[in-house]
Amino acid sequence: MKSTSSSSSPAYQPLYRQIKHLITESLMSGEWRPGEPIPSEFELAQRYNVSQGTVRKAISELAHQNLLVRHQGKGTFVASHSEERKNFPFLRITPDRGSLDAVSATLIDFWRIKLDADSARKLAVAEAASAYLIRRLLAPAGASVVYEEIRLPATVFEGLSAETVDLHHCMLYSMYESAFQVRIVHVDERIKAVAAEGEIAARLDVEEASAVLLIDRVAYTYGDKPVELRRSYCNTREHHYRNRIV
Amino acid sequence: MKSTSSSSSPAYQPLYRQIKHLITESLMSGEWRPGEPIPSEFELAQRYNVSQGTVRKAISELAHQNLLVRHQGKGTFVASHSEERKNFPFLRITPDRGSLDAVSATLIDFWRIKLDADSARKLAVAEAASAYLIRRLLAPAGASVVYEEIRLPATVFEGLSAETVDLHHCMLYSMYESAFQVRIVHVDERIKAVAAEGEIAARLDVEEASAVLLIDRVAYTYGDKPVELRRSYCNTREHHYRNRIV
DNA sequence: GAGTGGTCTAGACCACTCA
DNA sequence: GAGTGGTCTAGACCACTCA
Repeated sequence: MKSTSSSSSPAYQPLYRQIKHLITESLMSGEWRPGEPIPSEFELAQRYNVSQGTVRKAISELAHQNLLVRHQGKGTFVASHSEERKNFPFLRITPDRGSLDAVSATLIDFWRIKLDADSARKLAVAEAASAYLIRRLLAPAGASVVYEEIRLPATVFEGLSAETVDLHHCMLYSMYESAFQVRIVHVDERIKAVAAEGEIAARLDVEEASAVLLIDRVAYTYGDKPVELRRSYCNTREHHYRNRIV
Repeated sequence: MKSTSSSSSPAYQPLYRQIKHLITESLMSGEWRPGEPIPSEFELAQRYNVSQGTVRKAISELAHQNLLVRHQGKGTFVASHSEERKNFPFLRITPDRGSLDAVSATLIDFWRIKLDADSARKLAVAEAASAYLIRRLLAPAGASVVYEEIRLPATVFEGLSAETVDLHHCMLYSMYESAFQVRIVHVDERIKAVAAEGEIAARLDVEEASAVLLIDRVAYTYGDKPVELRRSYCNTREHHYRNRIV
């Protein structure tokens, strides 16, 4: 591969970014699947006809974005939610005291629906497109803390069943990978405080009009493609949302 | 500098991390101040007697942590909040529609206090240590959206006055740098939904017992030293807290 | 044109894993 | 011991800034 180092090029990209893009394409195509090793740096250098250092730089950026995981002496692996059981990077709700251990999830119901205009827009699909709606409760240490509604476009998750959802309870993102080859790579959230009303108050076992946390999430897979909408209501009496900003 | 590449060393650190530590020490000591350039990679390589590549790797990590900012062709600079006017990485409250432009801050009052036990513990100072308490309102586009109480240990911010706080309104972190040589490098937050009561409801112009967002922040300077406590109450009727998780 | 950071290479050697 | 990623070097050249 030759570096296209022309300063007049409208979209000049250094070599390592071109390599990064090629690796990402292989991840998207499923050539290497979550949890599996990718070829060694030496092999990739040969394949792309660049130096090992250039491959390293591409892999470093992908590892930084949590798309790849490197293990010295073993190899480089495609990041997988099933191997992140311990950290739960996308679950920010934490007990005020102690730590989060066993989280039990209870499926409330499961529907095939037509998306409303707003949801369709956020998922970048046609209005009234078909989708699955999951409603469920998360209960760390027994108490109902989170009630959530999850919308999944049918084009991506065709064939999803209540049984599949129920089986994987709190490990949904790991199920997306294994059953649908959909890896969630980042999420955007909007957080508000709202008054719990009706069913939500009942589900969270709080008084009508109590203050609860509302988290509106859009989850994206490779290539910034939105594939999940999630609205969570959280009882923050004994839990909080933790965040670190650097 | 020689690499101490002994596998039996209890705390083996690669060369570039040792360099990173030396650079951090210079930042802490104030040898290079926020906004100022640090020596070029070539000069630092000579100073530490390592290759330019090793210095680059150390600087890259520091740039990634937002402690340094690199500008191709110009040099490497100590990160400064006053040069981040545009992004406000630590201000996560955003209007639901449109973007945040002018934020006006109104000082409510300013006190010299003795820290309660909990605050003293979070700031890692002795109980009843002296501190400043700032209470103020933030009003993007006129409406009062955030009421906050800020606690600053007197040992670090000795001589702070209401006038200084008032002058710098919403750019407090930039004032910490210029007036006290304290650069905030990261913050930890705990977020809850609570009912607004009494003064808080009045200040935010919401009904008693309305749901508001509570953000408890600890802000740290170099070396993970806590130097600010901030409790913010936010009216999220037309604003939200935005977050991206990768 | 001089000086800065940014990319890329080739090669040496270290640290770790696994058979 | 073979294979992996991790570190470090020296050197070439590119891209950008500023006088």
